[in-house]
Amino acid sequence: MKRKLTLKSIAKEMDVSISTVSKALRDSPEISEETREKIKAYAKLYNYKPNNIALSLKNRKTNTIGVIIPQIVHHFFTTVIRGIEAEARENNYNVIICLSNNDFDKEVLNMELLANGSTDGFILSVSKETMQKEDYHHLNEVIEQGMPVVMFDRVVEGIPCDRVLINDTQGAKKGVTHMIRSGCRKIGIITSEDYVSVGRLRTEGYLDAHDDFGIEVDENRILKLDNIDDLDESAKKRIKTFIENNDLDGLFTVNELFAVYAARVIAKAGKTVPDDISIVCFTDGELSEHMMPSITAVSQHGEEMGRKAASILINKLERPEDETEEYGTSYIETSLIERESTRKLNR
Amino acid sequence: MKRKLTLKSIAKEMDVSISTVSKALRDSPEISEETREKIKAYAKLYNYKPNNIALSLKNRKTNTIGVIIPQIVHHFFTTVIRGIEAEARENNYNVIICLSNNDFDKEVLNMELLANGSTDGFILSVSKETMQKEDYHHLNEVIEQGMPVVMFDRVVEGIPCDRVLINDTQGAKKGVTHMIRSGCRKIGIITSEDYVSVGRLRTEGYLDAHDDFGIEVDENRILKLDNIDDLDESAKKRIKTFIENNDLDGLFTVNELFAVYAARVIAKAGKTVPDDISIVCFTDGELSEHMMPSITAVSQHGEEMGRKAASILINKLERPEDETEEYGTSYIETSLIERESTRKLNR
DNA sequence: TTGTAAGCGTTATCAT
DNA sequence: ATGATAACGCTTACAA
Repeated sequence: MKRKLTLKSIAKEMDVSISTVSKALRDSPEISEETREKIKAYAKLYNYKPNNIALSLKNRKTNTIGVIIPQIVHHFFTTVIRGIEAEARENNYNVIICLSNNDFDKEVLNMELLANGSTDGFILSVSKETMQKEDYHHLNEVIEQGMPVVMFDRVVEGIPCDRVLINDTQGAKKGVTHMIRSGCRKIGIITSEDYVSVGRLRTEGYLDAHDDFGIEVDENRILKLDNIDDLDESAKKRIKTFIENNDLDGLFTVNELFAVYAARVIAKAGKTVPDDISIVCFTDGELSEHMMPSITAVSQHGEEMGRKAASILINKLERPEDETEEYGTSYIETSLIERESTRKLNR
Repeated sequence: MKRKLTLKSIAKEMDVSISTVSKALRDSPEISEETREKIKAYAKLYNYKPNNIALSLKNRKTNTIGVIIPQIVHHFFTTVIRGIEAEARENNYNVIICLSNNDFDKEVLNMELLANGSTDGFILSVSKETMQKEDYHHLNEVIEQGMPVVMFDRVVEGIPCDRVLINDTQGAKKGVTHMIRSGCRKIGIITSEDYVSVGRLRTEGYLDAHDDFGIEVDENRILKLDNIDDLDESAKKRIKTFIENNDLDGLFTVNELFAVYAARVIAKAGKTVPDDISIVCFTDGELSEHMMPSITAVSQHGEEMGRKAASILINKLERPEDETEEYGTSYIETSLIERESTRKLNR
């Protein structure tokens, strides 16, 4: 096992001082052409790479972005990460990903961990539990210490940080409007309780769309589940009775899983999609794409979102501290991906 | 913005030396009860946390595991990560995840980056491109430098490291055997070219199962695609003609995506699953669970795999260096999850 | 019981 | 043109 090369070991080997080596490798004009080339050749030969940890300590800068997300399972988060990574790499930043599993304690733990020297800033989507508790001390703490934070997707109010959101309301509105235009008049929605921001906003979009067409909304056609991340038994049961007890001709769901399960219930009831009932879901993932019939979806453009979040964060990090602190909210537009679960519009 | 507390700042504030603070916080008996309590109280009040970077540099140990995987998109990798994280946390290790996107250069880059002080060891599944190139210099390099490596799922031979595999051959055999037992005699397989280890092994299992029952295998019933990670247009086309040109009564695929697309082709051809043709796929993910009909799958037990890989790695990391180096391969058993795409067996 | 100093691997400043 | 030294934040012999 050969030990990793350090400036020290190179210096010793070549019989010069550590600082000479350092300068030579950084192409300092202080060092003579000759020694410079000699040292660089040696370093290259033995594949010297500076120790990142030492650099971080020295520079008080890690060039690393910490990403904290509830669950990686979701295709959406995957695409966001891809965007973050791409943007980060282009700007010479690294990315550390931590999963909170929708668990408040884990979110806090991860942040504290990364905040202790491992990252320069954070990109996060807060966990469901955190939203319920409304305890944001961990966020405020890192911000107090000068680490910028960018929240995306699941954001909370009252924190001094930037935000990147998809236009949830508008996205839902697009989806529901599409169904109304195609003739649906009894559209149901499966969404989350209002404390989850994305659920609340998407419900709003659903209402807006109806409003625009002057269609009255039947409260019975709104199903609010408390767990929007998985499809557990209780959710299944509630979706089943919801579908069975409502004579719907359209259904909007805030995620793929609900749509897929609803499709199953609908099929069992002997109805067909989209002839008897249309379906549109939020999030464009693998499920909606591959189901039979495939499901029309509101695409969240996760990659773009990730890029945006990273670019905002990096900007803050590179900027001299003294500039006036201003926080903004950026919106990423959604787009409707028409598939087999909705009727074609005549335009 | 309050600057983060350091030993130095505490020392200054409390008018003692840095080492006194350090010792007090680490409960050294050298320090008097009184000062110790005083210092600890102060640290607690102002929420002192040691700087990880400094600790890493000092200890030449980061307590961090680097995980490098081709794509996080796959539900399987998600579960593996969960396992790694769980095991790591229990042993006081952190996890850094990097995606290679199946790209050789990115795999190399990520490893070099993390190897320069950020991690103590690696857990990785090598990218497709790396397998094709058969260029493993980056792996050998980090191992040379004394960083242990554990490969999982997609492994290559000839590298001095531990391996965690699922029993691919046996898993495929289980799936195919199940179909044979249920009466299928013309079973096709959609797999990968042999240079992807998992594809090769699963093809073997397919052959083994036939062998056991003395059924001859028709070469035409084996479709080897080169990209096993996505379902691109060329793959779709080849699957389509494969299904159409073979009169199959059973189909085994090495991933979910292929099974799902095949199901679509089968449905279009007017055949039904499982009455006309049974389907079993490798990997137990969201797709196979939610499709209609749901697809019988060989579950890979990713979480267990992740735990195992992490535990092996941590073990190596904690063990005194001088012990004899021995590398082993652990196998994770698969299990068959029966769903709607196969006929029930009478037992 | 407390403090001093060296060292982890770098870089930057200031000698020589 | 080259080298010594201090510093980043921490731990730990070793002195006092």
